[in-house]
Amino acid sequence: MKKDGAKGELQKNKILNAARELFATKGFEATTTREINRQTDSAEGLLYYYFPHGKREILDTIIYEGIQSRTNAIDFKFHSVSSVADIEQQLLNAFDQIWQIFSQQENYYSFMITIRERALLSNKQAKWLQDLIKEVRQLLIDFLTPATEKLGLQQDNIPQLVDIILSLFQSSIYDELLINNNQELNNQISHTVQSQLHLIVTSILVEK
Amino acid sequence: MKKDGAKGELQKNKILNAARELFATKGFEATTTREINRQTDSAEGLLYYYFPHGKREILDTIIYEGIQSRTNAIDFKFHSVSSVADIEQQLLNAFDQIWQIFSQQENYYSFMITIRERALLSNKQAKWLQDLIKEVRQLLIDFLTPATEKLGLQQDNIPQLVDIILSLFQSSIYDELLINNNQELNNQISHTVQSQLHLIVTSILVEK
DNA sequence: GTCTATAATTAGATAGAC
DNA sequence: GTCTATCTAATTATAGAC
Repeated sequence: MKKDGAKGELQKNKILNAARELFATKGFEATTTREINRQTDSAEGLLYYYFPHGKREILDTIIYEGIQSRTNAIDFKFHSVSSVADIEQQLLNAFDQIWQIFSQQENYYSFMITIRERALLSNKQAKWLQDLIKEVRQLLIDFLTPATEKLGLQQDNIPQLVDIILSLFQSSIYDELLINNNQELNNQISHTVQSQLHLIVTSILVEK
Repeated sequence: MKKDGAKGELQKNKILNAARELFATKGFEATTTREINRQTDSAEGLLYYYFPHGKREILDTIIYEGIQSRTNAIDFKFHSVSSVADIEQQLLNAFDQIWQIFSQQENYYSFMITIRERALLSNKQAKWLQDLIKEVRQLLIDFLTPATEKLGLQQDNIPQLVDIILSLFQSSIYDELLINNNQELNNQISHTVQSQLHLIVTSILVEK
């Protein structure tokens, strides 16, 4: 009868947490199992008790749990649209939620690992990553589509508008995390995206 | 009198080319010097004749040459603006140039390495990366600024518009290279960016 | 400039006591 | 479930012949 004892789960998480930080900051290959053991104050053999397949199994677990965590955190709670200003506000809230997700250290780490070790991912793992982005995209499309008539926009243009908005979101985060290597998301950037979104929404959407 | 003999340069480039491909596809740490030697059909010791400081020196050279190459390739040749349609066309040409740069395998490899091994970069190397993006941004600002009056746009809004346009460019490339892990840039994506740019430019800019 | 051979170190992983 | 001790293989790097 396999039951996750509290003690075992604790140690397993200690290993995962240490590995997540090390993989994110130094990279998967550059991190040694010895370093993980040192950081968890545990002996050489113990790691293989919890992860019989070694380092790669730890990576896989981090990738999986990271996607799970980020997916579960997405919960936009859109309500039906009234005005252009209302649309803008709801899109801002959505961006804020994404921003909050990446501001959490565990999510930040697992995202960085997923991108950085992208070449190591199995097809299945890569699909998780792509599906998460697709899901966000679809949620935004479903949110905007009912309002098409009011907004002087062709139904066909909605995906296009959504892609533009997503580009703003993505670029701001990628720039900050991948190019500037900042672990802490800067509020200034969030404001920049807000004003970009304002310009886009008020220019493209026209209340009728 | 140190003079780069043709033979020496050849071998040095063979090493750099092999390492560039391996670092980009497997990662820096995961690539062994043995593998580089095998791929260049040369013996164990030779690598250290050309790169006395070993693997890290090879990485630094690739990073440096990559930034140089991508920087030199940026040459937008904007001419002064007449109409909104003209602006759109010139921006499209700029995007096309960026697209072409990333379509070249060497540039693609060095870019992937630079992003993937971002955490290993020195401050100086990181600054090169940031400055390249800033330079592109500034070129676009300088291109659009003279046309401000004609376009019903505040001078202050130009950087904002440029950032939006750059987000479209960046996202399309990052998505393709980092998320989807495609080595070949897909023309479909280029068309998507074109139509996004069209929507943005025609919505935000108004001829007077 | 290029080679062979090898030193020195460190990596991931395992065996087996407690 | 956690520990110590250690194996095996691979890694970077060097010495020195040609």
